[in-house]
Order: sequence, then structure tokens, then C-alpha cells
Amino acid sequence: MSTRGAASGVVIELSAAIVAVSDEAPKILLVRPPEAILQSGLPCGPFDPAGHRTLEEGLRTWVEEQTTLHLGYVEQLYTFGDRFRDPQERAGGPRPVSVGYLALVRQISTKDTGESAWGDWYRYFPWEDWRDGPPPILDSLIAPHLEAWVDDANTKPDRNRRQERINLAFGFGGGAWDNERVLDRYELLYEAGMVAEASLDVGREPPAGLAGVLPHTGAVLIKDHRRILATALGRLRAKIKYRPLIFELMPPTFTLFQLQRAVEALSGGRLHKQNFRRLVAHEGLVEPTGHISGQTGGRPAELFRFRREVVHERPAPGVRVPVRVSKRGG
Amino acid sequence: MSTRGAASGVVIELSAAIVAVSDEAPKILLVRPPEAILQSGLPCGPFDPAGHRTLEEGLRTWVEEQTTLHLGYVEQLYTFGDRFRDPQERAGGPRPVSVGYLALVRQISTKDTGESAWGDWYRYFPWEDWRDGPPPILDSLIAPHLEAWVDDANTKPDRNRRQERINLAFGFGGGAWDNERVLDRYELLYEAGMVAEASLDVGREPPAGLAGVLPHTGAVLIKDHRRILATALGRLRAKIKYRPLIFELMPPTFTLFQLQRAVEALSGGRLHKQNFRRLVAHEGLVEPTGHISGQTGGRPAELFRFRREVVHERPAPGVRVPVRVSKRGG
DNA sequence: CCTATATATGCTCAATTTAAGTATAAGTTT
DNA sequence: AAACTTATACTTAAATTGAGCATATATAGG
Repeated sequence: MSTRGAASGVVIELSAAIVAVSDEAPKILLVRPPEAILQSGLPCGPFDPAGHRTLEEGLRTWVEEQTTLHLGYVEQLYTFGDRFRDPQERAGGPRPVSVGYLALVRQISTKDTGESAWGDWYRYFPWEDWRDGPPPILDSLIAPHLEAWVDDANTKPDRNRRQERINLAFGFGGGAWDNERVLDRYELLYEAGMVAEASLDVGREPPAGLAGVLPHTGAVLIKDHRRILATALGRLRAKIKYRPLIFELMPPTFTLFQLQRAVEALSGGRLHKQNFRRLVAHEGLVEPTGHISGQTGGRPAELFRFRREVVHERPAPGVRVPVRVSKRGG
Repeated sequence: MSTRGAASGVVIELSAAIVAVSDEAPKILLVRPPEAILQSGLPCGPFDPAGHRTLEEGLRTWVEEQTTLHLGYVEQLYTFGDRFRDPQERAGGPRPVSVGYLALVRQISTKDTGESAWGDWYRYFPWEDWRDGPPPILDSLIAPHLEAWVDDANTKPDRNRRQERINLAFGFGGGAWDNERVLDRYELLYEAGMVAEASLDVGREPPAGLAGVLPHTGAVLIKDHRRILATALGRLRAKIKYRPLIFELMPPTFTLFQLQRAVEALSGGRLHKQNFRRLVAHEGLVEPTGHISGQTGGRPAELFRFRREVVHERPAPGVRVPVRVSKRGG
């Protein structure tokens, strides 16, 4: 009836999805743990209740040790505790509970050493990048195999539930693609056995019918780090719309087009250029510096900086980009 | 440089903020733990890695045991792990890490037994209820004592930082009241020693100057449960705007005015009635049942039900109530 | 029945915001 | 110089929002 008794055999792991934007691409910082020969993972480490005053402090300590990178903006994402997310657990290890964090850094300051390296975010989620239109993999591979997974369910209500979920997550059957539902989509692919972790986690070979799919559904990370990454991307895509997070990723001054490219890199779609400028100007998110950019192609652009005061003026300052991405098949 | 080593002395506690709306008031379910003579708290219990397959399953188990209530909608909020949030820890107990959840139930089905009881949410956050205009306590008590706390800081930059934070959180100095920043406000009051937990947690008497304030800054809950509650209210206020969560709290059919009252109860402000109807109708959130309500006062109202299909049609279906509440002093 | 009062619901109207352009300016590349 | 890039100003129609008026249908009290 109360909080008597104590849990045992729990270990808390802190993991960080560290994001930067460079070359118009969203990047994520990865480390290659010594014990894993093949796969890399997010910077992470166990929470030490004796040494760490707070969870976030523990995370910062681990990250600085593993990447020699100092984190600025940090935000807690989610705590994952499902059984058997880590194969080690089957061998009698303690139950790992992992607290995932999202961190944003302004520029890529670490070199790609053997220890850590920046990777393109969409390497892990190829279906999330709609900047050049709907990713072909959706129609060629994902849709048919998900349909097969629907048919695979035993009962009619089960099939309906599955169909319902994939329609919602992927916008099949007339719905719209919602760029924030990154985690929903990843979890469906996981349940359908269409990402490699699904088989790795249960220690089995992937079913024959899916062996041809797995090489195309993104690169694998250790444990549940790809799930944490999916959570991070979803959160970030949602939050840039109502908080000025994007400026945590930009240099101190930037052109409006650079800003637009950064937003597009994260949100995975294209924006109407003229309306984008009007938007950020009208919301008071930026102010001109009076300086002109070292140009890249055409007419030189004016340099802008983030207007910090905006957080006082508006309840939800952010780049309120239209939620819609170009329709599927259109 | 990796995930070697294991933490020890950690116990994970699962806590639920269970919300219902009745009599136009938001309610929260509380239990009175046997060992605490004076204070009640949220339903909670330790996570058992051997018995609980997932964190959420553990939570549901504890809640059903403590409240004989079956939870419908459940969502994870945040994981709290700061040192010394629980006084027990100073006595050498293990480091408690608590995972907070938000749960929504449709009606109040448990009776108020000695074990559990429904309490008005705003009993714990009197400054959050703006339905009858700005709460007087803001100007009479909170503002002056927060100003004193600003002056209390040692250095000028510290004072500026504090002033900045309270301006943002409370909308002082010309800013607007953002009804979602519930946690920011609670944490500031905590840091300023203006809620009773602040002194309880460090095991000291409250400073003389604040003794008169504490009886008016809301009722106390055990451990950090009021912080979890603040997180829950903030999340709920934010989320009803873009997800149809409000219907998890409504009976199967309802009048539009009942729906409006429920939204007002949670968001803590008043809405324009005609525009509210237009909004929910135009967003396709509800559909008429054709039946007429057993009326309460004036002309009988039509009964509506939630249109589940709406989640397919719009990327962010929710009651997009205007973020603004009536201006302070206006 | 008549009146006051409460709620429900339909409708207007102006201001603002949004989506999607056209047009023009000012550079670089060939 | 012509072709091409990128930047920026401006237009226009449609949609949304905020505020309020007007009317309908009930109850309660004289």
C-alpha cells in the first residue's frame, strides 16, 4: 500500500544525443565503445549517485570525458526501462534504465578522432528526410513490408490496430506526414522487425523475408540508442516551432538563408523562402547586424543575430514553420 | 571512456499525477502514506526490475494497488534525480530517482477513502488559477517576496539573472503570463524559500521573514511530489493545444459548454464562448449526437462526442485555445 | 402570463496571419 | 555580355482570429 521495499539490480545509464548543424546537414555525435567491435553509440555512462549531484551533471561529466566537448543547451528527453533492451541483461546483468538527453552545440569543434565522430542524422533514419521530396524507400520498401506485417497479425482487430497505427505514423491512406512522429515510426519499424536492432535484441537471426530490407533501413547503434535518437529528433522538430532552440545551433551571426537551411535540415522539409524571412522578421526573432556576409553565390546577404529579448515578448517564440510537408506522391 | 562500471545505491520510484475534471475543477488523486502523519502524496512505489516488464507497467501496478483505479491514458513526464530531494537520503538512504507520470481518467470512480482522495489541483498552486482574473496573491505576496529574493543575491549579475528569471516565469515587467510555465514558477518559489518544501528538504526552520508567506503558497506534498505535479500541469496545459487529450477527461457525450469548462479548468483562464464553439467545430474535434442534454439552467444544449477520425485529418489536433490569458492588472 | 435571468447558438465584421506567388536587385560564373 | 545565383521587396487571395451583436429556448419568481 505504500513505498515500502526497495528495488534492486537497477543501473541508470545517461545518454546524450548531441546535435549540431553543418553543411546544411544535421549531425549527431557518436562514440565507438571499445567493447563493441562493429557498432557505435551515443556518448553515455552510468549515473553515479555518490559522485553526481544531479542527473544532468552526471551526463555532462560523461560527455566531457568521452568527447572533450562542453555542452551548452541540455534537455532531458525520456527514460527508457523496458526489459531486454540490452542483450547483456539476458546474461544475468542488472536491469538497465537509461535516461536520454538532447544537447545542442553551436559548432563542430571536436575533430573526428578514433573516439568520437559526427555522423549525418538521416543515416539512421533515411525515411525522415523529405527535403528532396518523399523518400523513395517509403514506397519501395517500407510500405509493402508494413502491409505484410499488418496481414501477419492473427486476429482482425489486431490487423485493424496495426493498420491504424501505420496510417497515423506514416500518413498512409490519405493522411498527412507529420514530421514530429519520428519515434512512432521507428517503433513501428522495430515491432515489424524492419530495423536490425529488432533481431539483435532478441539474439536471433532476422527472418528470411526481411534480410533484404535491413541494409536499407538505416545504420544501427548499440543498445537502444537509435530509439533515443528518434526521440531526440521528434522533440527537436516539435520544439523549434515554439522555442528559439534553432539559435543554439547557429553561429553568432548568420544570413537568413543559413537559418532557413538549418531549420530545413532539422525539420526534414523545404520552406518558402520569402515567407520564411517575413516570419522570422515579423516574430522579432532576429535583428540585422548591418554587416554583409562573405557571399557564397549570388547577391551578398545581410548578417543577422538572434534577438534574445523575444523570449520576453511572446509566449512561444519559435520558427513556426508550417507543419505540412509536401504531400506523398504529389 | 565507455560504459564500464556500475552505479550503486540507486532506487527508482514511480509516481503518478492522476488527473480528472469534475465540477468544473481539475482534480488530482492523492494517497496518505502510513508513515507520513501529516502530508499526503501522489500514488507511487519503487520500480521492481524483476517483477515489472516496463516502467509504465510498474506504475500501473502500484496505482491499481493503492487506489483500486484502472488507468487509461498514461504518459511519462520527467525523471528527477537531484540529490537531497528526499530528506531520508541524508540519513544514509539510497539515492532516490523518481520517474513522474501523467495519467488521465474520465471520471472520479474511487470514493474518498482513508487511503486516497481527490483534491483540487489549485490547492497546490493557488497562483495558477486565473479564471477569475489575476490571483491576488501574486501582487500581495509573491511579487514583493521575489523582489526581496532578487535583492538578496550577492553580485549584480546574480541579481540580474534572478530578475530575468522571475520576469520570464511570472510575466512581471511587461511580459505576458504564460500558463505553461508552471514548473518554472514553482522552482523559483522553491529557490526563494517561498514554498514549505524548501525548508523541509534541508531540515531547517523557515527563515523568519518567510514564515508568514508559507501558509498561502499552497498545500505541501511529500518529497518532490509537488514538483512532479507542477510538471504535469505544465505538460497538460501545453499538450491540450495540439493533442485531443481533453477528451480523455470527458464523459462519452458532453455539451460544448462542459467541454469549454474543462479546458478552462486546466488552462486556468477564460475563453470566448462563441469562438470556442467555432474552434472545436471547425477543427472537426467533435460531432453532434443529435441528443439534447438534461439541461442545467437555460436553453438545453446539444450533446456532442469526440470525433476520433480527427487524428488522421490534422497533424496536430487539439483545442488551440489562445495562449494569452487576461493581462495582469487589466 | 410576464419578467428577469441563464444558457445556447447563429452571424457579422475588422484585423491579422498565411500561402503562394511576381518583380526586382546585386552579386558570381562562363 | 549572358546566364545563373541568391537576396529582398511587394502583391494578392484565402484563411484564421478576436470581439461582439442578435436571437432562441429554457428556468425561476411574481
